[in-house]
Amino acid sequence: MTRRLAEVAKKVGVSEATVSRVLNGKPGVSEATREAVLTALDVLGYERPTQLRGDRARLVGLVLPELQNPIFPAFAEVVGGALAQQGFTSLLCTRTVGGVSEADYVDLLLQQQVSGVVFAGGFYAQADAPHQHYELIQERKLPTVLVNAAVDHLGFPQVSSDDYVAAEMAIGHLRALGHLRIGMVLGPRDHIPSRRKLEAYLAADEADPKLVEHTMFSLEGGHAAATRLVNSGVTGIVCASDILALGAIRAVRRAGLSVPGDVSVIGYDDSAMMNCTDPPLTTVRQPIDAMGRAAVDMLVALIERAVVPADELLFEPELVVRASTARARI
Amino acid sequence: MTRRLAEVAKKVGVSEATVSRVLNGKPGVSEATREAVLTALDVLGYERPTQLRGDRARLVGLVLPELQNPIFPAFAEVVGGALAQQGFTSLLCTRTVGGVSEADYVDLLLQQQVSGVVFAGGFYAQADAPHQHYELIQERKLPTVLVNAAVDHLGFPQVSSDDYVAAEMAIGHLRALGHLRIGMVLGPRDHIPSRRKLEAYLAADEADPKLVEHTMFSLEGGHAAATRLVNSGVTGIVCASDILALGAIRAVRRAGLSVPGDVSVIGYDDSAMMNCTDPPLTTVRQPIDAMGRAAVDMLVALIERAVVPADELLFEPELVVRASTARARI
DNA sequence: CCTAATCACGCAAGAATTTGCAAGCACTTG
DNA sequence: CAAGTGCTTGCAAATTCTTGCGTGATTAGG
Repeated sequence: MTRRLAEVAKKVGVSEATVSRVLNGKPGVSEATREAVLTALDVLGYERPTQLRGDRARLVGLVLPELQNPIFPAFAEVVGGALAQQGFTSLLCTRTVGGVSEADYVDLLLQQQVSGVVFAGGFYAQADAPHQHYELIQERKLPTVLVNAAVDHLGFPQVSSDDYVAAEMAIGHLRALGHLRIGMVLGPRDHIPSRRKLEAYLAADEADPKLVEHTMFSLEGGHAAATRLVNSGVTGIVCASDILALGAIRAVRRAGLSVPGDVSVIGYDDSAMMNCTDPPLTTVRQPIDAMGRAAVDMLVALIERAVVPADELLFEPELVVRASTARARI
Repeated sequence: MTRRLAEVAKKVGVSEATVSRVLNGKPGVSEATREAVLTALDVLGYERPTQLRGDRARLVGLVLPELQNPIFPAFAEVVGGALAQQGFTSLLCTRTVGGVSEADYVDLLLQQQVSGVVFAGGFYAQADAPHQHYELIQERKLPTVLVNAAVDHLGFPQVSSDDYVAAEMAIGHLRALGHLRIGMVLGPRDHIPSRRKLEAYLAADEADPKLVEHTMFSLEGGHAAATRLVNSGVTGIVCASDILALGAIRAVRRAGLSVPGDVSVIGYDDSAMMNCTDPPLTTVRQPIDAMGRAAVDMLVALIERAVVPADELLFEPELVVRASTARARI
């Protein structure tokens, strides 16, 4: 009696196979039969199994590492808006210093019976960070989408901007301006997007591994790293975030040089207000709008049990030339 | 016979194992069975343990209007951190265009059985906005703290920065620099903090009601309002947010004038990166760190049933002089 | 009227999910 | 600290769903 398909099948007088095909919109069922099955489905109150259970449904977790870098609030707005349009409510979770960890948030979200989770800039992007909590998610089969490069042994669908191309663009721009000693300020060594950017750097002609600095994603980190680069005599600095770039600009000035007169600086993200900075920052824009939408689309598809390939959707970044880069001094 | 699992299992006709899995939200239980178990739980009068009910809470909602203005993410970090230190987890809720409203979030938070709510920049600050959802909160006696000036018929404790003093400081600074025609760009007319700033303005000697503009809190709003003021020949503009100020700077430049050469501009908030703008923005800092902590302290006190006076805790803002203000041209 | 093409459908293999058993863990009690 | 109680969990069995393939029916063409 609990054989749901069988029950419906009997009621309509068809085989389970046919009911299954109707349920999955498969071809090979006549219109008349389809109707009949659909009606019986309604009559018997059969509901397709779905992730959307109970009243706790329609909640989606959005896990971000911080809010200092304006790219994350911006991303939160895009994702929140897109989710709202699809009838979902987003719960924003941010790691805080000495506070709640990513794993804690995962517990919380599981407990709140969320329908899905979007991670951006999480531990999955760092090779040496703990990853057990992702396994927990997989175990529970909770629909999940990751934003920007993850370590590869996790089987979640991903939406990323193409770090390799982004770095190529930045380096290419500086080379076109005649820069020969180009330095790079990246995030931590185990940070996958930074690794990808590094690859692009090392593939370039002017590459010099000694001109690559790894640091925290903070203004101060950028400052410190850029100071070392300036001392090594670079004339161009490619940074892995806009915040790092602002730190780099400060470092260049602290060294008594000017941006872009003596040293050109390129950021990454194109977060808000980078056109109001001094100088307006040349940067590589992540198409966060498109990415956020794509992530939400994928997530909703997952929630509705559609099959989504667990691979990476790569978005093309865009070079935004403002005034922090200029022709190299000879 | 306190074997809850066994009893429930028997009632539903499943094994203890299955009941256990339902109770822990584990996967591998069909929706129908889950439902049945949950119902039996209710029928037998058992508390649905911790997950969907009860004290599991230690959850606090933080409701913000937007994330575009960096002051809000910054505030979220402060409050989130302070809450984490006290063992609470914060749920960040942001209104999104065409998406979830403040009232929706209140429903959600009530449903999630949060221990308390912190509102910042919400509808309570606008006289003409709907306020019914606050009544709902009061009815449920849910501990709540409001940040920055509210309409006064709501009886919640508040933590605010002193808008009157802030405006006085800004105006005083411009007067000291010799400015005689000072304009003001404020938020909507029904926005209480803006009204308080307006009061301070009207009390000043140079006050001219025709030089007060009301607008949306956006760069574009600031731009439009400031354009009108520049056309009226002001030499100083006091803005009600840093974003408005950036818009104002853009407007001054669009008019072919310079900041601070021809027109001085003062912001409000001192949000992140305002020292990286061109020119670095003179602004009045809200002590968000202290305010956030105070709000959390009050909230925690409320949650622990302490008596907290339902009045307004005023914080003194601080003038941060950078380079967007200068001596007036004679 | 026969042959071929097409389509709907069921059979049954097999994929996936659900469930109970029983071992094991955590905690309490004598 | 052993025994007991109540809950959790790994695993295999049972159940339920999906899908490739073949059958039969219906129709079109010859």
